[in-house]
Amino acid sequence: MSRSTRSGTRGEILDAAARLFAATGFKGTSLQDIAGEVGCSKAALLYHFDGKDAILAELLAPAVEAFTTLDARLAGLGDEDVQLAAVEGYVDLVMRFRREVTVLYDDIPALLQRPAFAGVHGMSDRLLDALAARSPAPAARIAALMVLSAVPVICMERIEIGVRTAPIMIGDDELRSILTRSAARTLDLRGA
Amino acid sequence: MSRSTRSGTRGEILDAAARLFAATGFKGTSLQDIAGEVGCSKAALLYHFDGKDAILAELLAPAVEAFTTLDARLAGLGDEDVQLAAVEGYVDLVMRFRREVTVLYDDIPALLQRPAFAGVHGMSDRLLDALAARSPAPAARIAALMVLSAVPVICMERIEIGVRTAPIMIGDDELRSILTRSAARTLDLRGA
DNA sequence: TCAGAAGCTGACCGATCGGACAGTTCGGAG
DNA sequence: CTCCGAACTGTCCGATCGGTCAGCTTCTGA
Repeated sequence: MSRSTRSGTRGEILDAAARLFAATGFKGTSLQDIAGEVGCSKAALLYHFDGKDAILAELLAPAVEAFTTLDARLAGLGDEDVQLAAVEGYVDLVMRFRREVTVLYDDIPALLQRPAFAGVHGMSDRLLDALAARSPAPAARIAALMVLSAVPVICMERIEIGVRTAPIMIGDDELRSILTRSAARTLDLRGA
Repeated sequence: MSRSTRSGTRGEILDAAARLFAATGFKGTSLQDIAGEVGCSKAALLYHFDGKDAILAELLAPAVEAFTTLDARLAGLGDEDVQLAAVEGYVDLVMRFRREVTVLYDDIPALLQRPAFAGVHGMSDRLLDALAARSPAPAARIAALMVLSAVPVICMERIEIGVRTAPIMIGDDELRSILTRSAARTLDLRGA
């Protein structure tokens, strides 16, 4: 379960796939690429996994699980507390699963259609609602959407936006703090 | 040059391509798809255009030109005025070229490598700089990156984020106003 | 009337992809 | 020693893609 150097060929496949998916995207990585990185045949991948999708599902499973946990926690909060908790929980989630988020961002619509991510749509909807403090006002929902879309981009391991700016070299704690405060400003959230 | 119903087969191809690229992405749209929509053969597309890339380049050319204009205007402003002008100019740019932005978002890294978009990287870098009020502080740059990445998502014709929320039904003027104010809050920009 | 250009078609090509499958290697249990 | 199953390979398949090409129609101007 450690981030790098899993044991056995199966583990090596997962490691290589995680690296390549994050670097060149899910669609942009072929089974041949992974096999080449591992040093085995493409058929070996399909011996250990039911297919390319199965590799992806196993890689993203921990992130989906953590998202589910956050979803459950937010569900138990009242409208007053839910917004701040959503901001902090979301920033934390994305930062903890940077690599997974990077992979997911490659092609969200197609990826989320897979059965392994059946519940993600609903959870995303509820998270958006929480970020908007469960307000139906357009201004609140747009600000929530902005936060929802901006946070992953900042944390991604690969720059998807057109900018080629030098990576911002700061520690995770400072990044988390800046992200949380910026998101709170976007949402016009008091007391953050 | 009108958004819909260009004249002639060549115009129909551009219209169909614009619709399909926005709906299913550049990579997700095959020449066969476009030909089917137009009602001609795939070879006819390649008679009118040098290739799939050429269709894309022609579709995005007006947006690139408008971006170039914005870039030039921002270059003439001092550090005090540039941030607000960047916010308003960027929001305006993205809203005016929603469809083009939607297409571009499909695969920014690969798309921007094409010669037709040679200058976009530099312009994006300078826009980011302007949004950060040309400050090197990490907090300013992160907030600028958040704005840069969030605004297009809100305006896109196709929802790329996981949420399946009902589209926010408001007029363009209100959307522009909300976007500008939200972005200003994110950037901690006074007097917007 | 006729040559030639414009517009377009169907057939085809090579590359790449995910995946299927039969066969091979090899270590350990009986 | 035998055998069996896990691990793995090389090869092939069908589908899809962007793109090429020879040739067919249709319109036009000298």
